[in-house]
Amino acid sequence: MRRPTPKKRHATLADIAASAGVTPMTVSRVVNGNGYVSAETREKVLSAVSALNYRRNGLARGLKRQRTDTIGLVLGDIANPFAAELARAVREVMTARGYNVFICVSEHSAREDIAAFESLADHRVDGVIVATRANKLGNDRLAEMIEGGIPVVLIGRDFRHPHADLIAADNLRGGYDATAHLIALGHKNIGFIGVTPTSGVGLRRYHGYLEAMREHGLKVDERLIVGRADDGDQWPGYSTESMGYEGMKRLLSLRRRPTAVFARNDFTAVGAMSAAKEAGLRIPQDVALVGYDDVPLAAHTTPPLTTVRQPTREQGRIAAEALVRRMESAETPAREERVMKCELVIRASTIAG
Amino acid sequence: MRRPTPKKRHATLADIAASAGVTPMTVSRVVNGNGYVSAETREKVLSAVSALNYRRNGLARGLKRQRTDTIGLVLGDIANPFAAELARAVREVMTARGYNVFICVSEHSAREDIAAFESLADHRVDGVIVATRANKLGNDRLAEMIEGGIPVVLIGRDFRHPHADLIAADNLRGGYDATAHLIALGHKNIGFIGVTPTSGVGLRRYHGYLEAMREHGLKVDERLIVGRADDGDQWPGYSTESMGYEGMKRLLSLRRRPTAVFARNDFTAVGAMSAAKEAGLRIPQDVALVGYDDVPLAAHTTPPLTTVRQPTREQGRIAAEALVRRMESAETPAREERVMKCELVIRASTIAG
DNA sequence: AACTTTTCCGTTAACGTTAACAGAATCAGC
DNA sequence: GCTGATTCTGTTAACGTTAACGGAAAAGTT
Repeated sequence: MRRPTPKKRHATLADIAASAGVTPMTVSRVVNGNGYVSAETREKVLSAVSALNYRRNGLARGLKRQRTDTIGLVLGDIANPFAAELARAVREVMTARGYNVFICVSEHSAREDIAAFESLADHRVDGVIVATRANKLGNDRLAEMIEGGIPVVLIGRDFRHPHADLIAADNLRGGYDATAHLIALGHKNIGFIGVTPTSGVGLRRYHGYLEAMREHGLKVDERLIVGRADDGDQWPGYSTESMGYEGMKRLLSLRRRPTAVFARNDFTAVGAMSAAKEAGLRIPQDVALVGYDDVPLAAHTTPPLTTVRQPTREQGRIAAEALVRRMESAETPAREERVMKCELVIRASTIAG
Repeated sequence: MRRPTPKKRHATLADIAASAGVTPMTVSRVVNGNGYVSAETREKVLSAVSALNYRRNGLARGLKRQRTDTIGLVLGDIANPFAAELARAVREVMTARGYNVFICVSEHSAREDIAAFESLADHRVDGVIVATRANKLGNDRLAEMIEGGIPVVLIGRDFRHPHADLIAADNLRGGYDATAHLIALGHKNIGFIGVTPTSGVGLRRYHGYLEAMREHGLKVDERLIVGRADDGDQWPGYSTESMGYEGMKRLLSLRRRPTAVFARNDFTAVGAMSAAKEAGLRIPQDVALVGYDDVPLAAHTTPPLTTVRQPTREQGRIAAEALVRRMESAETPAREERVMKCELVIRASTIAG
């Protein structure tokens, strides 16, 4: 793999300086708009800049300034509307503060998670927001980074570190509320689709389900709980429709089949809905269905999906602001942990309209 | 906005060198695994590296090597399954070749488009893949970058440059096929949801629709064409469900309402489907519906959605490979333009099962 | 033993930028 | 005209890395 040097060398400050008859320092002042430069000189420099198509070298600049005005955002899955909304909120705050945002995607793989951290660390970003699922190796690497002095804020990652803030939605409570809603409607036989052995939001939601069942004196039937055992290193999150579809089929094949199902997220719920309809069942009369996330689609399924909304924008915004605080304050700020409330959104998939 | 220097200085090659009793150059050799180093020395260096938690400085390294082993991917909209799949394919190729991928999101805004280009150019990425909609300002900036020598490959962006490759799906033909399918089923009164005044994939699909209508001797009724006039600078693509919903409502309120509708993408189609059902119409008996993209969801709507599949993975892969070629070949390679075939996927939203 | 090749490690000089300092010219105030 | 502030520009020295080169020791070859 021979990689030749670029065909055209970029113009440098020195080139501009020579062309405008000044020193590189003066050009630097013009380009960055600081320090004193006479109008006449500025004019000369600017015309040289555009004549030579000059772009400052961020590497050299970052090296010298010990700062890149760039942050990294690590996402597990780019197709997820939650991730997208998060990214949007983070970008909004960061752009306003003068930072660029580079996104790295781990595809829910521990190896890629680490690769993303290292790549961002190598590029000396000023801070990192991590929104991927926790995993042992990644956590270790993350701890090293944090201890190495890189400001880090976590979103919904089940990992605590004294020098990293943690923003999360209350998935436990959300799962509880969703299940309690079904219980309140008289359901006793409630299925859950989408357990994962690893930690993560799915697990929390599942625990909320368990807690609600237990607290209301309902016994949990293990056969009503389906998921994916082989949640190994890879699993594209956005194709969870098929998990919901397969899971629901399994549930419907049981002798004592559930009258209500809680799916770990909306796409899973959509897949489940599809399977239920295929089996000729009416929703919610024959089987009630609750999802999670309130993706835009949820309001447009048939019937519209009852779901749990988490404050995505706010999580992104708060995380971004926490990161800015960490990056810009002289002394290390106190650790912040925020758990955001989720809101049950009741639609026709649980209560016939 | 005071931004203090980092609290902890990172260890440098010199630190490691001092600690291991060698020169920085030797440490560099160990870290990068090139050149000759004795096993004993390597050992000493490596233990110093892990003791001091050393990470090489990518800025300095990039500056010196004139290469960053990193490429940029500019996406318009991160929530779009198409974009996600594209990103995945690009990443796969690039990771295998030893490159990192940084993603920038423009949110379909010309300003952010340019900001992404400049940010990537500043960071001296080795190449850029651009998958955002064309726009005048962005195109100009892009042309400057290309002429400045940065390897660029475009995906589905309606912009041609002698030194940038272009990979695209045949959206014109896809739109034609979708419409012709409806015409073959006997529909004459066919609506279109999702025109945009700007160029882009939507426009191509629309032109395909027009062409099919014209070629089959059907006259185009302007009232059957709905979209969003104010497609200004911002518009989150993934919320197009509501565009489909509103659009369909408008179409259904017409005196002579369409018996079939072609929506510019699947999410728009889902919104339209929702509106049709709400109005008590059966799909496809009362109104047939075609989408575009074949997102995973499309197979799970009720009824499943007829749609046009574009070879997303292949576009990503081919673009990535074209970029690698541009980056690694000594002489500038000939321009490549690839138009990929789309495939009509017929489901129950046009033909009752 | 003489010669070549391979192994090992150090020296030097950038890569392109900016912080810090300094010097000179201009301007304001009295 | 003197003093002090302000405006403008230049000089120097890093930031942390590696390519290129060189020298010397060790290993292999005739």
